[in-house]
Amino acid sequence: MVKKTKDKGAEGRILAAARKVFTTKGMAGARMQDIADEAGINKALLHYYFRDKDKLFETIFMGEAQKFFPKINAIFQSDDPLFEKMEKFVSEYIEEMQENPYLPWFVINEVNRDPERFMQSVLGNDNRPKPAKFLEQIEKEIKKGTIKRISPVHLLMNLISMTIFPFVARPMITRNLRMSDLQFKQAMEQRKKEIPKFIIDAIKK
Amino acid sequence: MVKKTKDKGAEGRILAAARKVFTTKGMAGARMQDIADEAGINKALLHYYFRDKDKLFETIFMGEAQKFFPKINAIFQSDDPLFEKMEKFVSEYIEEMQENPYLPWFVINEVNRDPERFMQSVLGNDNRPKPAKFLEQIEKEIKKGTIKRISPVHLLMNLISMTIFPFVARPMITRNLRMSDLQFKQAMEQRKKEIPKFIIDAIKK
DNA sequence: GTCTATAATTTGATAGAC
DNA sequence: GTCTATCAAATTATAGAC
Repeated sequence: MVKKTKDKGAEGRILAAARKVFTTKGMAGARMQDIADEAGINKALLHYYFRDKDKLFETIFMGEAQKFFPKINAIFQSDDPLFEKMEKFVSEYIEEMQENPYLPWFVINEVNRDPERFMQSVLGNDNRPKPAKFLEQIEKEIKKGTIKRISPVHLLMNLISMTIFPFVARPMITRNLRMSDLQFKQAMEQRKKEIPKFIIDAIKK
Repeated sequence: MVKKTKDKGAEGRILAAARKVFTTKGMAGARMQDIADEAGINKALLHYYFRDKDKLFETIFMGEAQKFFPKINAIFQSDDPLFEKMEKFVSEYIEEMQENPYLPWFVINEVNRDPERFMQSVLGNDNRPKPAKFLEQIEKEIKKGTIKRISPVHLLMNLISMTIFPFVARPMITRNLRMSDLQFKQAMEQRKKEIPKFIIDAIKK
C-alpha cells in the first residue's frame, strides 16, 4: 500500500501507517522503512514530524492504551446492577475488538515488555482500571444471597479471560478449529450473549 | 548472569540461555549478544553450534511448542468422562504454566507473527490439538441430558480462555489487582479447582 | 515540508589465532 | 572448542538541496 491517500496530510498518514505497523509487528519488529512505505512517504519525514522511533511509538501506544483501558473503567464504575454491568463489559469490549482485533495483543505485549513505562504512561493519567467497586458489588450480591459464594477476583478473571482471550489467540484458534475469518467474526458476535449467559448460569442462585 | 554454570557444556548453556532470552523477548526483540552474555560465552560460539539466529530460534521454538500442544491432545483424546477431562486439562495446564509462565505468551506470539511456519513446524509433526473428540463428547452429554444445551465450541473457548489468559496478561493483572508474585501463584493454584467448579455450575443440569 | 544522499549505530555473521 | 578482531548487512537518524 504505497498509494498516498490524499485525504489526510502527511502527519495523519504517518500516524495511520505507524499505528498499523506497530500494532501488528510490535515495537521490536516494526521498521521505520515499513512505516514510511505504508504512509507513502520517506523515512526522513518520519523524523521530521516525530523525533525518533521511540517518540513515534509512544504516541501510538498511548492512543491504543486509551482505547483499551478507559472503556473498562466507565463500565466498572457505573451504578448499573451487576449482571447488566457484565453484559455491557462483554458487549462493548467485543465490539471494540471486532473493529481493532490487534488491540489486546498489542497492549498486552508492550506492557509485558516493560511494565514500568506502562505504569507511568497509562496508569499515571488516571486511566487505570479500578475494579474495586466491581469487586465490592459482587460481595454485596453474595451477602444478599442472589448469587452463589464465589471469589470476586476469580469471577473477574473469568469474565475478562473469556472476553479477551479469543482475540489474543485468534490465529491459533481459527486454525485448530478450522474457522474462516467470517466464522470467527460470527462466533465472537455470539459470545456477546454466550458469555453473560454462561456466567449467570454459573453463579445465579 | 555472566557466571558460567559449569554443570552443562557450552551447547547446553547456549540452549538454556537462548530459551530464556527468546521466550521473554521474542524473536524480534532477542539479541545474539544477550544470549551469549546469558550463556557466559561469546557470539562466535553461538554460530559455531547453531548456524544462525534463525536456526537457534527454530530449535527453541520447537521445544516450547512441544510443551504447549501435545499436553492438550493427550487429554482431549483420552477416554475419560467429560468433567474429569476438563479437570485434568485445567490442572495439568496450570501446573505447566506455573513452571513456565512465559510459555503461552511466547508460543501465541510467534504463531501470530507467522502462522504459516507454525503449521509446518508444529502441526506437521502430528502434535496439533485435535479437539474433535472433545467436541463430540460434549454433544453426547447434551443428548443424554446430563448438561445444558451449549455450543461445544464456546464451551471449549471458555475453558481454554479461563485457563490460559491470566498467564498471558500476568503483568497487567498483578498490577491492577495489586497482587504480589506469591499472591498470583496462589490464585492460579486455586483456579485448578475454581475453573472446573465454575464450568460445572454453568452447564450441569 | 519533502526529498535524496549519507552518516552513525546496531546487530548478525565470519576469519583466523590459539 | 573457544576466543578476539573484524566484516557485512540492516536499521535508525541526520545533512542539506529544493
